[in-house]
Amino acid sequence: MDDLFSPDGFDETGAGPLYLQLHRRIAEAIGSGRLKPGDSLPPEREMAALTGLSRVTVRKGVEALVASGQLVQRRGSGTFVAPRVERLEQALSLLTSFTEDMERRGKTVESFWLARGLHAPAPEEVMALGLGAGDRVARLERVRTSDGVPLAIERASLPASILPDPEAVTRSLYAVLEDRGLRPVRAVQRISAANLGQRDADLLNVPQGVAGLRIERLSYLPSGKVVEFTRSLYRGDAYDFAVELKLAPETAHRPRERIPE
Amino acid sequence: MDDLFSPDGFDETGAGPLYLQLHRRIAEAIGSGRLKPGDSLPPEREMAALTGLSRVTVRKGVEALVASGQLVQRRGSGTFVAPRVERLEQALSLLTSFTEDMERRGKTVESFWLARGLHAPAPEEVMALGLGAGDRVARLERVRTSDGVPLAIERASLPASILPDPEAVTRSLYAVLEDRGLRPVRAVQRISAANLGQRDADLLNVPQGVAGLRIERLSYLPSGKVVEFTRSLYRGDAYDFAVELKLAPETAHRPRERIPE
DNA sequence: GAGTGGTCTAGACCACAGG
DNA sequence: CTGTGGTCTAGACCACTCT
Repeated sequence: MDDLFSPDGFDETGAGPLYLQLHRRIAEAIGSGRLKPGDSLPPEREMAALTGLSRVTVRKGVEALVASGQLVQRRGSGTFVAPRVERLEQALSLLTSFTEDMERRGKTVESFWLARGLHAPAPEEVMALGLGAGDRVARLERVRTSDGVPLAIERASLPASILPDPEAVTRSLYAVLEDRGLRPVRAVQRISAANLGQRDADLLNVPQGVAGLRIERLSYLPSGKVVEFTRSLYRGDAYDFAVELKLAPETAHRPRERIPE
Repeated sequence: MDDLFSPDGFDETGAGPLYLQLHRRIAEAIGSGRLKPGDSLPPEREMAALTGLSRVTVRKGVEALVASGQLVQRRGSGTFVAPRVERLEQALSLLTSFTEDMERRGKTVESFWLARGLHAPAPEEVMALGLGAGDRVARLERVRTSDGVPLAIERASLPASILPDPEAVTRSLYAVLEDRGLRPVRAVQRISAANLGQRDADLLNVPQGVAGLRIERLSYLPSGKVVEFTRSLYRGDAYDFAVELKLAPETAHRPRERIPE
């Protein structure tokens, strides 16, 4: 059974550093189903004794698996194979809100507010929202959870003229905007990937360094006025964005808008 | 000048672990412009001596900055602030190929072939492409570079009936398909984020663990037949996908197609 | 209190880059 | 050759969990 951590087979020349060999063994055990979600690994000191490696080397071998979310470490408790996270899928071709999107799937949605209020705008907000001198900005910052699992951090900025009372937003921002007759009809998004920093990783309950989807969105009213500038971070291991593409028309292409950094 | 690595200010209670304090100092120096792209940091042993920390702790402090691409380490040479990578932007709403997309921007495009040939299909290829027993599959695997910088790994699978001679593809796959009258008109993509493994990171010339954009694409002929199943990995720090969204029609929504894992 | 992961140290050897 | 990062060790203390 425990040939997984047997000292045999380590350091055969050409197999690379010891910590990578250990990493490979564990990764393959997870991939093959030999280690199942929820299973615990031996304590680090025991893995070190079993393999004949030092504890530091064992930690380094485990490190990348924790960073990529395949293992979970709990201080005082142990190291465990991570539970499978159901991957959600969001259609990008439609302009919907997180709340609407999840409810359509029968998921519960909760938000945990990090901040909500009126502030003096940051330079990038002035740029993105086209604010004038003296204009104020409404900021909504929250963690979105679905069925209790934190899925995304959402940081929205709106001109105070659009949302004078941010405290009134309790659930869906878009529902509030709709009530005021200010629902956006068009948006431009930019999607990229980034390693999560300590703070954001903590908020999403994943280890630092895990890959996240970063999305910046600018939403527009029919008039062309900017309604919101939102920066979101989604858990990369729990979210898929789906897009349907169509053949490009052979004719012109208009320049794309840029969202300031 | 070198208060950056002065021992003062370390370990003031409440400031967290020493390696995080060092991490923070360096990150702020990069953020504020005090350390500019191309600048070198002192050798690890010197940083250790200057700060009064051990070399292991210094390495741990630097580690996350290397993983996120802000620093670059070269064995035998030193540790450097990473050059700024220009961020490219791709419009997602149109169905274009990498080659066409880059040329429209005036970038040079090169490909480095990793593999190209006919094979017996893997189970996921059978599923995605709707193959029958005995059908073979054409595989194209390459690294895409733009102006000499590796930007993406592309792994495309097509039914042999669509592309009987994969060796004939030298530049744009879509150009070859077009010549054969088999250009796809529709595609479904799924976008997610993942930490790059050692192999893929090496191919893209970034450190292991960096966040990458993972894209799976299924392309269709007008007849509905699947033309290609492509899995791509883009450098998360060098690529933006841009999407334009429109208001969802109030009416029905059709179920989205799923691409098998 | 016993056991876990989290941090930290001092010292060692190796592989590689560059003069 | 010297200096760099890459790996590895043995041992220590701390903070937390679990019982």
